[in-house]
Amino acid sequence: MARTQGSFSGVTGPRIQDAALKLFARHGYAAVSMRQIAGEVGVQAGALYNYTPDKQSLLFDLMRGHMDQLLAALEREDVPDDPCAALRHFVRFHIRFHLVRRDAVFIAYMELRNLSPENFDVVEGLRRTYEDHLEAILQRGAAAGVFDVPDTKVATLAVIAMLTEITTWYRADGRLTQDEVEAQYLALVCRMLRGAGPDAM
Amino acid sequence: MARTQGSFSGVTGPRIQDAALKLFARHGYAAVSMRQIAGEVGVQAGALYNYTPDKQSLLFDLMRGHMDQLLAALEREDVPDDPCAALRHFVRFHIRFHLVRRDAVFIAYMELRNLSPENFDVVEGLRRTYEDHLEAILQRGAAAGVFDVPDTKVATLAVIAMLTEITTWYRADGRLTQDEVEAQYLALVCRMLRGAGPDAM
DNA sequence: GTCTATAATCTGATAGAC
DNA sequence: GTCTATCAGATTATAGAC
Repeated sequence: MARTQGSFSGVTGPRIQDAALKLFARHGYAAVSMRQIAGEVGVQAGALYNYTPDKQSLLFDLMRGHMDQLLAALEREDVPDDPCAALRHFVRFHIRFHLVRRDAVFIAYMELRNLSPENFDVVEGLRRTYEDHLEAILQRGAAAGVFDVPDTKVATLAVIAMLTEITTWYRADGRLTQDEVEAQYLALVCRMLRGAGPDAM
Repeated sequence: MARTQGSFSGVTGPRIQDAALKLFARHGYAAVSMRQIAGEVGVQAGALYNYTPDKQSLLFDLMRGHMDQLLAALEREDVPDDPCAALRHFVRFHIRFHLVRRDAVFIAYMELRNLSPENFDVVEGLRRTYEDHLEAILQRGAAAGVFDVPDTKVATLAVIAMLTEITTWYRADGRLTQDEVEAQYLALVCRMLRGAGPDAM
């Protein structure tokens, strides 16, 4: 049940969002003109302004929509009580969610500086909420003694960075299947964080 | 002995490069005009063209210069024979080199899509050469049995991603000193790659 | 809701004076 | 080597016809 974003109901609205997503990801927000977006949709430039007040809102709606979807999907997941299981669950969730939304992921990381200050704060807050979810898992594991992480914030950022970077090189027709990629990163992350005690993971 | 890049000898040339580096990193290549760069330097826009044939060359020279410096610095390092020591050496080198060149690092990762195809191939080749250096260390360690990495290419990308991401959040006046950050990532990386055998690292 | 036309401004790059 | 002036075209956004 995908909720429509902002005022983009109807048919043309979503097509404008799709076109902007594709073009912003490929060429960058600043390098894409409203005429290009209109051309991709098949309308004239003026028609876009029936759906967005300006170009900035187009970018912001894309980024906020992406983060909203991410957090909504995360909340729908059942997080295991066991910290190790929760970590493995998160790794799989993160890879699967991001690999099918590569354009949006790219924009969410590359176009932050093109957001107005107020819009930046909103997106940054949502990103922070997502990071906090992983950090909470690491804290629970550290408290239970199954993870050995001197700084959970650093470990959180390290894990998310290495997982998100997959979206920049993974190809469905490449050397590795998605299952293989998941298995490898699962092993790397678990080994990176596991405690020195009995091998729980 | 910093070698001057391209035709940027003299005084104004380097100032143009510095201004472009700063502005491209802050606002993005496509969002910065030649007039803005000229204004930052304190000359008129036309004067820039005594130093660069066009805006694209300005970007390319920055990126190639950054990668050239990176590879030159890497070659000056003495790489230990022991794979574990070599890995630790690389982690420290990577963090130290990148943390003092945050603008250039940002540009090198964010503006690849704004390079012409030929220029992209050049920069991509240099980046690949750098990755190969780390991968060679991992392969040596895997062959010696001290590292447990099923896929050295994946592990290489994972390590570089988590290390480079430090540049996006580290602040000199922040919670952690650079030495602390180095120590933490050293521990994370070593643990992520170490073999199941006797704890060599 | 889409079109055409246009306002007002900015763009990269060049020519020629000094 | 820097300036001023300028070219030719693109930019976002708006106004009003249909």
